[in-house]
Amino acid sequence: MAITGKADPGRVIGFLPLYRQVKERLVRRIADGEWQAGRAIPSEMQIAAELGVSQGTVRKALDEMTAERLLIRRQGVGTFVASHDEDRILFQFFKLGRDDGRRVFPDSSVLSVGEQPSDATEAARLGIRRGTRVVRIHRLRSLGGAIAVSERIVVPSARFAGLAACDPVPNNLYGLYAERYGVTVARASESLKAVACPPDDAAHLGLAPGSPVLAIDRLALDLDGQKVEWRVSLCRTDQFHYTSDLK
Amino acid sequence: MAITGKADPGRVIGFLPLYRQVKERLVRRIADGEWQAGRAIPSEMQIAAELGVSQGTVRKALDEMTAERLLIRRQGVGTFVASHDEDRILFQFFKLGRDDGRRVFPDSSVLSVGEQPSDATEAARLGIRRGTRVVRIHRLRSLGGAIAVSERIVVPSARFAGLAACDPVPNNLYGLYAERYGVTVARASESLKAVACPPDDAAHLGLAPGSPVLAIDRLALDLDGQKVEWRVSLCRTDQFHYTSDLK
DNA sequence: TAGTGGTCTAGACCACGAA
DNA sequence: TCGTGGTCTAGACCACTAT
Repeated sequence: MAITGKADPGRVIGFLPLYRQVKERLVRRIADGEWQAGRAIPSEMQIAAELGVSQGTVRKALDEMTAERLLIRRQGVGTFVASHDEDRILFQFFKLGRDDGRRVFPDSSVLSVGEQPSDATEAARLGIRRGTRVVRIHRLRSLGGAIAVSERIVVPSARFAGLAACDPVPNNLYGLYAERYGVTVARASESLKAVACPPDDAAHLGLAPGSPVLAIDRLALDLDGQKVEWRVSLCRTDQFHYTSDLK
Repeated sequence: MAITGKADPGRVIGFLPLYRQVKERLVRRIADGEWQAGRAIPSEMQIAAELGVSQGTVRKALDEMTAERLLIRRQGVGTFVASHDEDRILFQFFKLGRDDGRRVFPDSSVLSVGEQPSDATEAARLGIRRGTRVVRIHRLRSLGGAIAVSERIVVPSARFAGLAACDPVPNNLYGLYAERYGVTVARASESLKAVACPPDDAAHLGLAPGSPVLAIDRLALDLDGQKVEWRVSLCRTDQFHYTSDLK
């Protein structure tokens, strides 16, 4: 047993409850690719025996990881590492929907892909040095056949070798990041503004230049909180809307 | 003891785990005003003894209620009913912030308050019959001195008797709903669009008519999921932005 | 039927805050 | 010092799924 069992009274600084120590170890197994997306992890009893803690302690760690959508539990079957399948993307990472309420997965058509040195803005957003190479993707996304979004994506080349040469670039990028590069997008932070649509995007979206569009600026983070991807999406909101639940 | 102890095997339909039954009872005590906002509730042991269940079962109910922000736990002190103080509003219900990152509580200046029969749109959004009387409030909100939002609020008069005569209308409306009317806003659903600003709102916001503004359409629900309030906020986003965390 | 996660209990000890 | 919530354990039984 490598984890200190009961909290030793001498340690005051850096104390972590046992179940948090267990959780950190298990998260690391996902981050390191030891446990892969979509696969079952060992049973609670097996993990408890391996780490020398009680089942209840393992359960509390798994409960938190489930709440953070890192795991999916299926009664009678087992516990699985969450994958970026379309359902998860749709409910966790794609907030734009049709006004008629139908939720559909967006289609994509790629306009350009390339690898270049990062400019100052990209470097600042991604926390890298200016000039560090990045992959840039520009694509249109449609909902139910109607073009809705003009989207520009930037990722550091270092973590995504060969992405620029990928043909075709898949629709579900987060799934690709996980499967091909072992990078798990765990959460993202979005900043929204209403802006006047620039002429070239307006042409792609079928709008008059200057029309109001919703600009979504998103920074995606991995399991360690490292910045993985920056994307800016310009969205038509005449037939679509962005949903945000406050709770 | 009124709660059925162990799950009786005969019941298949409508089965609820014991801790969920406990939770429903405790939520009801808040909804009924038996436990008031900001006040301490009995200790876990007291609740467990009263309901004839173990402390662990009560704890699981309280854990869920804490996760839903209905309760606030303070180690060594007790468990308290969450109140709509400025901190909670700021983090849970107010997503607009300054671009410089400073988070401040918005000021309000009321333009008009009145009670009238509801129109078709209001009735549909609030789930009431058209013509049922509602209170309408129109106010401007500013962040750090700069006017940022033109906001129109509609609530059914039935649940908020005398609200239209309230002078002044307080800045923190959800706090008023709770204290004066016993109505707890538990969660809200927002729908966002970028729109061209109408002339009268543009004048209030200091914008040219037709400028892009963020339109936030919010429906607020109480503890029972009943529709409490509908509000539409038109927001300048030249110096401000709406934050949405996906996780 | 076997194995998984889900629920419930009981009791121990710890950390924290107030008096 | 006392009472609170926080952590950890151990064991029992239930519900669900696959075989």
